Amino acid sequence: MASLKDISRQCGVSVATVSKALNNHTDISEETRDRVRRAAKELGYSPNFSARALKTNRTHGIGVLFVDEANSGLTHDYFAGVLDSFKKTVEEKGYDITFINCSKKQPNRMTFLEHVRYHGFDGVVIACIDFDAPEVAELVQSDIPIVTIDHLFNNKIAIMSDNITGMTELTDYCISKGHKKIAYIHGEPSTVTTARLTGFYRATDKQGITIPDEYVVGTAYRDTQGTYRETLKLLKLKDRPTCILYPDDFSALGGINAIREMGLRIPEDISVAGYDGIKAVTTLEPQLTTIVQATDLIGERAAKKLISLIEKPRTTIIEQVVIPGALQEGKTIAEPAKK
Amino acid sequence: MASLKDISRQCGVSVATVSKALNNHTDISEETRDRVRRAAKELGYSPNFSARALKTNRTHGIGVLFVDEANSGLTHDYFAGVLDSFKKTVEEKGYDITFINCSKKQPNRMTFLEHVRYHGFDGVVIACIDFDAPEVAELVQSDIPIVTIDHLFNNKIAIMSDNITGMTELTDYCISKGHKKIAYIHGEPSTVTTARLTGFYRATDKQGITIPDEYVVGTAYRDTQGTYRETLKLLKLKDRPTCILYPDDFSALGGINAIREMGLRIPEDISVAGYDGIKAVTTLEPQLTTIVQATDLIGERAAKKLISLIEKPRTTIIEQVVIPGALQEGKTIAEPAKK
DNA sequence: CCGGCTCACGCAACCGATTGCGCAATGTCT
DNA sequence: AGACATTGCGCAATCGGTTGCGTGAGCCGG
Repeated sequence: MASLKDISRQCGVSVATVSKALNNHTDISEETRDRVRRAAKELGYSPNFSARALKTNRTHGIGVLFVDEANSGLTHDYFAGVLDSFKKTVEEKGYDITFINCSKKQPNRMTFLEHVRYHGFDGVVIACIDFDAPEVAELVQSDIPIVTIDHLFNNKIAIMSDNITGMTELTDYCISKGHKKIAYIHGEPSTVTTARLTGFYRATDKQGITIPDEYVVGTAYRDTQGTYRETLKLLKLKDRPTCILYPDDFSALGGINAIREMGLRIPEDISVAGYDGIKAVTTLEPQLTTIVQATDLIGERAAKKLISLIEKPRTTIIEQVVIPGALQEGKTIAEPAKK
Repeated sequence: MASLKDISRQCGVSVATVSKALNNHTDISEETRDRVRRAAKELGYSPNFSARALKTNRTHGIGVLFVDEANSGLTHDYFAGVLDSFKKTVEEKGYDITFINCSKKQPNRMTFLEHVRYHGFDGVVIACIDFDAPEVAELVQSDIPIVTIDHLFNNKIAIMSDNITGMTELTDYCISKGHKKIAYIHGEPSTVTTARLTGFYRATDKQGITIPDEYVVGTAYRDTQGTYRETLKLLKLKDRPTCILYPDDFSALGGINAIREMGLRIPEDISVAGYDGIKAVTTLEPQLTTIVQATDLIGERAAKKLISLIEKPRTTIIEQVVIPGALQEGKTIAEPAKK
């Protein structure tokens, strides 16, 4: 691998001059610059990231933390969408992204923070379920530029999908269709779940609708088994709901299957809705009604905010950015059957 | 950030000794080792990746190339699954993965190879549609350890989902159900498509079934619009097929919708099948029959092969590893209606 | 008491690039 | 022609860590 030294030898100038020439410093004549450039091409020169990073203390690297215990962030449609958009945006600006190693199986594993310091990432984006993990806290409390997605830490930039408004809108929609007996199978406790629950009750309260406690139950995200079970329970209640909302589109499938197995039709007998806006689920019959989360925008805003925080920390506003979702009317919510 | 120098000062030993102590070299006494370790912890020492990489010429970094023009690798269930498994496996062995910057929008973008050399990745994994791109070729022809997924280059390790056998099996299955008029809407030209076409014709030839040319048409992967249109065309043929195979599970949705819009039932009137094994599509009605590709295995094998190639280049066999898929019987293929 | 051995540690070069400062060689102005 | 400004380049330190080789101290046996 050719280095600056090789070029300097070839051109008969110093290493310093070569460096400056290639980096377009102004104190190098056009002529030498050309000579240097040609030699660089000739020798197949490739700059050395590590050397540069060592000297400049900048890596143009961004660490991505997607904790994945059971269900990985990568195979999770929502996160994959966010990450994809994030990646595109930062890459346009010359940053590279590296996953922060989450594997617990390593012999001498580092904590997240150690890993970030080791690599010298310029910034970090965090999107995971388990924001309460001590390691995550350690990372967040450091002085490293951080943006979180769907969770708010003190004094950190957060990009939040507007789960409150989204859920309110979805619930309002159900109510507007005439539903009063609305059940909500929510996800495991998290910032997101809390927000959605708030949105849910905000809508029902506003309309003066009282939701019995047994209508609101929790299960895991993206777990069709869980929603299957809970749905069966709900359907067996003496006062059965007319509409069931699910933690996410995927887990709604478990519910839909349960409903159909009970010989009930969607939406004639039971209305259902998901949350996320996963294409497959909204495309196929019965075309799930859902809130589409703007993964593109979320990823892009997260990227831009983070880069801004890295490059101009003084003028970057530490704020919570809320990205609205949008109701997508499918065909799974209809007026409840009159009795 | 504390460095070796800080520790050496604190302990009254040389930098070299500190380095050796922390790296468990044998020529350091237990006692100094302990002192050094304690001081390291006390000072919050963090090793410096760049300095180490610079000196050792090893990064323990792996570059991931997922070309994403239209449809990104990340939001593609199959690739996301492979990548996720790949990531888990390499992380266990202490490697980190970084995406090779694909953005064409950068001012002074590097080619893939330049980017890899710049970062000094120990190895690269390639999984993309466009294996023919000149930049990809440049990368592949280099001396960098490379593993490709679903494409075979000369003298390179390739992990291949067994598309030939998979498609043969799927087609055999259709035939075994009594179908003779089987249409195949395949994906755009690629290694994968070629393999599946081979498998398709292998099965029909074996059974002495002749497939009219107009039954075999192409469209893009994961494009429900395309399959929707092509399906309508197929259904309007005077001699309509009784079974339609699709490029992938997702695009099958477009076909399913077209079929239903024509007032036909699945599988009573028309049988359909996809390819991939995407959970949502095989979970929800009508529970698509498909070939499940073993993304876990593919990612894991790719990771292990690549690491082996990096760490013991002499003894690593350059080979094509074929990973079988598995037929998953859903409810979209039935015996054709007798007429 | 001495030669030789082991143990524990330091020396110093090196990886490749960056950058503030100094300096010589021109050019410019009066 | 002399004072001064400008231009173009090199010097040398520095980032943090690694490692082969050398060496001094202490111990052994003879």
